[in-house]
Amino acid sequence: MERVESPRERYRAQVRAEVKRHAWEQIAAAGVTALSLNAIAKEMGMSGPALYRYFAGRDELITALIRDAYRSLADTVRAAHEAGTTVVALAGVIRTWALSDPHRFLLIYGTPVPGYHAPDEITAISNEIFTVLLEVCADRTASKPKTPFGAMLVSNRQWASARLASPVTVHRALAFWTRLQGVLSLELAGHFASLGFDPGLLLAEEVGQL
Amino acid sequence: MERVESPRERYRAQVRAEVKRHAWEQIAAAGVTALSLNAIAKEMGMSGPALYRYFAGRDELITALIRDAYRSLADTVRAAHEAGTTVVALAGVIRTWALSDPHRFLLIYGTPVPGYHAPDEITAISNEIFTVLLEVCADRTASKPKTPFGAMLVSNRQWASARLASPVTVHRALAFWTRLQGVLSLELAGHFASLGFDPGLLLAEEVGQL
DNA sequence: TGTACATCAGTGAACGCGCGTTCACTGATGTAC
DNA sequence: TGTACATCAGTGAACGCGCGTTCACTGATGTAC
Repeated sequence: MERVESPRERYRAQVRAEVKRHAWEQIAAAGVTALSLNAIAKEMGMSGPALYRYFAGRDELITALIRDAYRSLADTVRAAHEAGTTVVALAGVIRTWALSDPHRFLLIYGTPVPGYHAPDEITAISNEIFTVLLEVCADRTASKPKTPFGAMLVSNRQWASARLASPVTVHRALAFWTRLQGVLSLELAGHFASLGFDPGLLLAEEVGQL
Repeated sequence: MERVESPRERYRAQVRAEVKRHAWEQIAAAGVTALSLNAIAKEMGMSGPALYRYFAGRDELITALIRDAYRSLADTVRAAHEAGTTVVALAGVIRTWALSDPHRFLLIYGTPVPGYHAPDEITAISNEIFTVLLEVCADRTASKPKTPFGAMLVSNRQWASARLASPVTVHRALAFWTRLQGVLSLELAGHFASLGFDPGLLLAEEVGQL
């Protein structure tokens, strides 16, 4: 009873992906608000209305982009955690993720898109990220587990959500999150440009003394 | 030889101010990118082209808004410093300033306006803010000066710029800035909404342990 | 104080542009017998 | 394997809208003699 993808479904998925690729290029070039279905269609060599076969409208496209961005960050963070990262290393991983595509980071953590309200699906991914963060902060003295059993324990820690975390762990996670956000958002917006120091070092110091 | 303002100049200044007021309202309603000269003109009961008497174009209006925002923050910060503030109190003052008009804060420290490059005049105000920050961080054990002479020393400290600040002071100022930015930008973007805690307390803790 | 002139705020029409979205339609692709 | 039918990707025209910006012009306000 395995779900078999029809050729048409496969094609739809490909086109949706291509639309999103062009959307990200456009966002990188001129910001989220400049995102235009017509312009994307033109770049893909098709007519404007054609895209309505793939996205209900501009808003659904934006939602898809935001979801993908969150998903990518959640996967990155989870992978680092499962590999037994430290807080400092995790901060570095997230910074690398952010620098590799600043607009993707800013779409999530920058100025909110006016009039846009995140659906539950997206809130869920956001919570997922925070949960991993709590685990890492509870974990902080642990390094990469050396036995298969230890690895299993780490990967089964998912149920240890905010509800179960101790206040000090929550506090540590919040401090981690806000310090990271502070360095990254100022760095990405170019506010450090004239100061001439390495934001990566500042970040490491900031999350190191948690 | 005092510069006397002619009635026409006074009128021009009033209209420019009114345009900016409507611009802020529009930004608050739908974001910077939705800022439209025509829409402002309509709200003021005049025709679109009329505004070109007061601003060279959309870009000059945005520049004016950004400059005003920086100016307001610089004045707020300087006033707090001259009243002998502590780092923690200063963070609270800035947070209050940001919450009183979130879009004004976001215009400066949020996602950069695509394609916009700040003129030198604005960079200067930004540096001015950082300089005060350095002074406050160097000052941190001092409270409000008790003698007129002490007050004079504090207000004459302006020359103590980044060049003269010690590395540890610079480090402290950067940590202050990034921690503040982290809490404020996440709070204003609504990312703390579901967590149910007071960001003001978190901020106080964060800058308190500098 | 009164008149002639210069300044300048604001108008209305116009230009060219791009947007999101709908609709009826064509033609290719896949499906069922 | 071949044919009849259903599905669906993509088109082109159209609607209504708002944008920034220019231009020639009117009429009120201030200025100089």
